[in-house]
Amino acid sequence: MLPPAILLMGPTATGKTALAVELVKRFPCDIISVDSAMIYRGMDIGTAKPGPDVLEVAPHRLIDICDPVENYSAGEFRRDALKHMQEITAAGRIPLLAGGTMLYFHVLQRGIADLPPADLQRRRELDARAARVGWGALHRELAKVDPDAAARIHPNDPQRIQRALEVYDISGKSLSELQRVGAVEKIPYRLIKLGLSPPDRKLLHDRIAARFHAMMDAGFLEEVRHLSRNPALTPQHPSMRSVGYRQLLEFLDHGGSLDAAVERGIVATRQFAKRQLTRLRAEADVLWHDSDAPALLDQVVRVLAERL
RNA sequence: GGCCAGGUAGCUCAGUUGGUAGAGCAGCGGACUGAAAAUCCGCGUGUCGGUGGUUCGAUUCCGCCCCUGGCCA
Repeated sequence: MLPPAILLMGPTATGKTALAVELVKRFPCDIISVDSAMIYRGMDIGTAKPGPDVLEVAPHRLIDICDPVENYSAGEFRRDALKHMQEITAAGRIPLLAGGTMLYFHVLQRGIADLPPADLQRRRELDARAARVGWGALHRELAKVDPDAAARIHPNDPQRIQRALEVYDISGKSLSELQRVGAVEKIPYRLIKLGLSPPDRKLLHDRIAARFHAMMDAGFLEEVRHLSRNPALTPQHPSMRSVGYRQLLEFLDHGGSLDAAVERGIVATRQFAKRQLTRLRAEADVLWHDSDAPALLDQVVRVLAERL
């Protein structure tokens, strides 16, 4: 019998963290964060990271593990998460993976091919070439070395064209070929998948706006200003492309109206939540819960008690 | 009160020399393998402010009315 693990998934601003903290008080669980922005130290307010008081009672693994100038990846997440899951299970406890980075949940469950890691030097070269000849030309180039990848990557999608060419340059093998080899890798756990879903979109949008304003009141702009003082950190770093951080950094670098920047941040958060929901709907075997049900905690406790 | 400029999609606007209209943004749906809070793809019927008139036909031309902004009183 495989050991259990709980996956707690949901779009931003639906109370995942609060629920996880309550569950830790009631079950022998340890939390692993599944969040590509909370991994960064110093990015606290804008990521809605739990504070020290909360972390005291409900420690989160995989937060504050990177400096904002560093890059992290889905592959590293899978490796790190599995390691922590093993530790937790070995201690006789249950891993509770909570967060909103759906790609991380995806690769955790289905595995990920053994691909070469990102090569920043090579990416700079590809960017420079794209600036000269255009991504369309690089897409045609990709079609010669990896027709399958070229067929499924849109000519307007620079990030994926770049990645596919990078993999080919480094390994001499096509991305498609490497992905075929490293196919599905089963995860050695019995997964209990909880999905939090807002009852209607309007409510989610209202909550997103309210939370963004609360972040501003809590000093979000100061947090970004402080980060921006590091000359090594640029708007191109993945950390600074996060929702909210990107828009406030634009305001600090290029001026304009702060209200407008906040509004753009709220819009970006809504769009992010929509993408999360799209991925979540595609997940199989999810035990859905209304994120605003008054008895949400009781419901979830009951469901878990039956299955653990 | 007078003059001028406007009132077209949720917002900002374009347009129709008269044949009932389309962009950007927003929104919605989707894709997704080391940047994923990323990167992309798809989706456009709305009393064209109201009402009379001219016309085969008016959102378009004309009259009146309403609303908004500016200038003059």
